[in-house]
Parts: sequence; structure tokens; C-alpha cells
Amino acid sequence: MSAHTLSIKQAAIVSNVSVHTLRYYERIGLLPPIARDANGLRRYSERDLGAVNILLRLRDTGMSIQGMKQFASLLTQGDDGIPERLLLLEQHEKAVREKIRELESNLELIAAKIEIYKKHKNPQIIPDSHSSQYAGGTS
Amino acid sequence: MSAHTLSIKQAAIVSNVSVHTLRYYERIGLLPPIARDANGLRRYSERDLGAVNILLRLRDTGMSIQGMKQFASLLTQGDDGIPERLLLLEQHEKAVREKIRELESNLELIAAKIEIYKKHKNPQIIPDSHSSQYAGGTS
DNA sequence: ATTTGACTTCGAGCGCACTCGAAGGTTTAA
DNA sequence: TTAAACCTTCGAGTGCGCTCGAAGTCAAAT
Repeated sequence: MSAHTLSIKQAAIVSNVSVHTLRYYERIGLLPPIARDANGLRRYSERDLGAVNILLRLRDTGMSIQGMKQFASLLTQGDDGIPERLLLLEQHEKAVREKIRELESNLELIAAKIEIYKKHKNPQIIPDSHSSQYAGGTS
Repeated sequence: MSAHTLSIKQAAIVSNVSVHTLRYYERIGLLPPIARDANGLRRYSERDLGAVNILLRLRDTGMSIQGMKQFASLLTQGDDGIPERLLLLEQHEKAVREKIRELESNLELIAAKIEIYKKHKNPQIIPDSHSSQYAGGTS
């Protein structure tokens, strides 16, 4: 365990977010109050950076701030929060896999449209289970 | 070719959007001015519904209103717009595939976290090529 | 001694994509 | 004839996730 800590700017750089975002996340309770040095400046520990990282993984897979707040509050409970964290992550994983499936499904329809354009034919009917029986209209 | 048209409410239902959204899309130029009946009420043709559908496929794969506007303007050009439409769709398809890859990559990291929790071990270092060398901190 | 630059807090502002409410017109059924 | 259901336009409001600006502190460099 090193006493290695980073300034907010350094933390922002390694986490690939803005310093604004780091302060914002702390302000709204996504991050715990970050330790300060003698001058009151934030010092990010590796633990803090780990928390930032997992939160960003959740954000980047579409989790809302609200959802991340739930996870963050479980983080503050130490090992006691582990079972719920596990549950939350597993549910999220499932949701993301479903989202990927939807993306792929939409992609198929777009690919079909591409094929039509490639053949330079005018609009044809393309089966669409999503939202309409008029999926392949003149577009 | 039937003269089958739908009211805004029916169009909203089959397209799985709100009537507000349909008017909004028309207002901002995503949809052409929809034909009106003798009373000035909108009647959506199958062609219109096809346009709505492809726009929603684009939206649901993460395209912004701005991006959809580009596509929509190409739709108004008839066959002349086909080469550019093709290009735009192909570029978007590529972007979505990349996004899916990113999602899967993030998912792997989340899955790794899940495994750690399952073993009920405390934090360990997990390799992370994304944003930080502190990927596996105490979270 | 002064300037530079990184940091602090606080609240306000922004861009996106809707979402809604107000005020009114028309058609249909009781 | 009166009410319900549906439509119209217009502009304003909402929620999200930042993003920024103001005003100030502090420490190192010149």
C-alpha cells in the first residue's frame, strides 16, 4: 500500500474526465468526500480512483446518475454492501446485454436498408418486428 | 399502392412514439410536411411511416437529432440522395458496431468485478485499458 | 513584490430531446 | 345541445448530465 495520491487534475487525466465532473460527482454523492492535504486541496487515493473507474464503467454502459448513486451508497457500507452490489451489477450486466441485442437488431434493419440502396432499387418492404408494419417504406 | 393513411394517433401507436414526438419531428424538419385531410388533420402515408421507422432505427442506435436531420434532408432529394444516404448509413453502421464493442469491453470489466464480489474477496487490481491504471481499486 | 497557475466553493447556465399546457377547432354519439 | 374525443398551433417547461463563471485562496517562480 503506497501513500500515492493524485491532485484533482491528475485524477481527471488518468480517469479521462474533466475536473468539473470529479467535483460534480463528489458534490452529488457519487464519490465520498475526497481527502484533503494541508492546504485543503483534494488528494485522490487509489481507492478513490478505483471508485471513479467502476462508476465510469457503469456510466459508459448507460447507467443513470440515479443508478450510480445506489451503487455508490453501497460502496460506503464496506463489505456489508457486497451482496447488494453484486445484485446491482448482475442486473446491470443483464440490462446491458439486452441493450446490445437491441442495437444488433436495429443494425440488421439498417443493414437491410443499405442493401436496398446498394441495389439502387426503390423502397421495398422490409419485415420489422419493432414498431410498425410499415418498416420498409419509401425512405 | 393503397391510399391507406393513418391519423396522428394511429401513426404514433404503430410507430411506438408519442403524438408530441411526431409533431416535433415534423416541426424540426425530420419529417416532411405531412399531408392533411379536408379538415387540416394530418394523414400519415405508408411512405411517411417508413420514414418515421428508419429515423427511429437511427435514433435507437444512438444517432443525434442533428445526424437524423442530415439523413432526412437526403430523403427529400429522392433517388439523387441515395448515394449519400448509403454513405451515411454505412458510416453509422460502423459507429454502432464500434459502440457495441465498447459496451462489451466495459461489460467484461463489470463481469470481472462481479467475480470478485462472488468470491467475497476485497478489491484487487483488474487490468483496464480504458481510462486508468487504478481500475481495480476498492470499490 | 508580483505574477502565474492550480486549486477552492457556489450557483447559474447549457444542449439535448423531448414533453406539456393553453386555447381553440371539428366531428360523433347520446 | 352538450359533451367527449380528437385534432390544431405555439411557446414554455422538464430532466439529465454536465459545464461554466465568479470570486477568492494559496504556493511557487521570477
